[in-house]
Amino acid sequence: MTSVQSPVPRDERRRRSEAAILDAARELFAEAGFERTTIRAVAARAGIDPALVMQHFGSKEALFAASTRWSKDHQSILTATPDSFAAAAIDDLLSHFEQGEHREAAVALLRNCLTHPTALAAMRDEVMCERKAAVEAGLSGDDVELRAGVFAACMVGLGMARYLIKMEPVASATAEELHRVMEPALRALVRPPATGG
Amino acid sequence: MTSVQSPVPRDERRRRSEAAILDAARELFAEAGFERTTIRAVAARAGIDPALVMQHFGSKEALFAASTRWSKDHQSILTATPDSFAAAAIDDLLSHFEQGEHREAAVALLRNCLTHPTALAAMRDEVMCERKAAVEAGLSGDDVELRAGVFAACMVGLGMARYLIKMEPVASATAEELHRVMEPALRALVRPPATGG
DNA sequence: TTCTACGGTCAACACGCGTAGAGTGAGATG
DNA sequence: CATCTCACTCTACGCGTGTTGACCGTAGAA
Repeated sequence: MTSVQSPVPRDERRRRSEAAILDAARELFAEAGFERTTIRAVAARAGIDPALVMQHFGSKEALFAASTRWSKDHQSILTATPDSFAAAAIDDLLSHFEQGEHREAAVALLRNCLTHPTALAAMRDEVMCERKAAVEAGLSGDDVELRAGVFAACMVGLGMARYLIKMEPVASATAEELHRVMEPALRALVRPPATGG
Repeated sequence: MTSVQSPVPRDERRRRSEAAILDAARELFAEAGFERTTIRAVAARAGIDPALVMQHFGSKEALFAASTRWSKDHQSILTATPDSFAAAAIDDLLSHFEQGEHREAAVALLRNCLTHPTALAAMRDEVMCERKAAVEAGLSGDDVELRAGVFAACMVGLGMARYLIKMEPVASATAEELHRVMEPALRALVRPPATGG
């Protein structure tokens, strides 16, 4: 009947706090954006004191940098053949946004990439340019780099329309429907333009 | 030699002030986003006092609403045939962003549409859905609404990549190059999917 | 000329923010 | 047990913000 003596060691407590802060920060940065998210709100959601956030991450900027991340796993695109680029890219996008682990961090990056300098640089250099390069490597014909760039731009547009702007019916479409509709368009970018008759 | 008596009537002065404020606000909202733009900075760029901004627009939110606008002129899409949708949509996008008048207002809306509630609603309801409807009206076959939605999403993705994220070579491509590369992809969305062999 | 209306400025308020430093109490260590 | 360590909290500072109301000088009306 006695309340159990706390069996939680110190470093375990610290790890849990950090995880709680990161979870709260990711959610808020993803929902409201960087500027509208306050350290106090993050702390409140994590159930701890605002000063503890500073102690863990040093600054709001550093917390933001630690909260936003786009998984670097785009093997599925790199190993795809030109014929399967389209499907692989769509799956790559969906996998980032429809599983719990990476979801909030990816939404947070996407949400802020137009207004936050760090997020913008990450989006351009670490997400889009990498995807562009992965696609580019498998293309042939004219305008290879531009076609790969437009390819990446369309994917980003799809992600924004679906997960942030939530424009219907793009937001509620199933993965299958998206593949059915989007793949032909992406294939037109992958396929070398017919130069001859 | 006497300094010329001010020939500027009062209402003309007022109109000039308002125009100067709007110009400054559009530039700053477009460059830095809503939260990072201060009334003081707008006033400084317009060469007037911060309080005058309030007197003219009442609040920062109202100034923002008056500064961001996406021209409603999408006649070129409405009057296009399914065959010319793609070209018309690209021209529609380029015309918004490459002429002085609408440019800043459109960039301001696009820049903030992921982080500002009003801008998000405007983007979804007044820009994307209208374009989607315009395209949708000319489509046939299955998934009409979704295809039109994805069409709009790709256009927005192109705009963001080109004018905000500035990913190369999309950002520096000529209009001609964009047409050459992008049109086939959009055509694949417009063309009814081949259901039979 | 005299009075009024109004475009424009000045100084300041109240608030919320990121951040810092001292303090506290429970777990680790001997 | 005594002592130290450290995760955590409390309180507060300084600053920049949106916003306000009193004030000023001049263009227009009488």
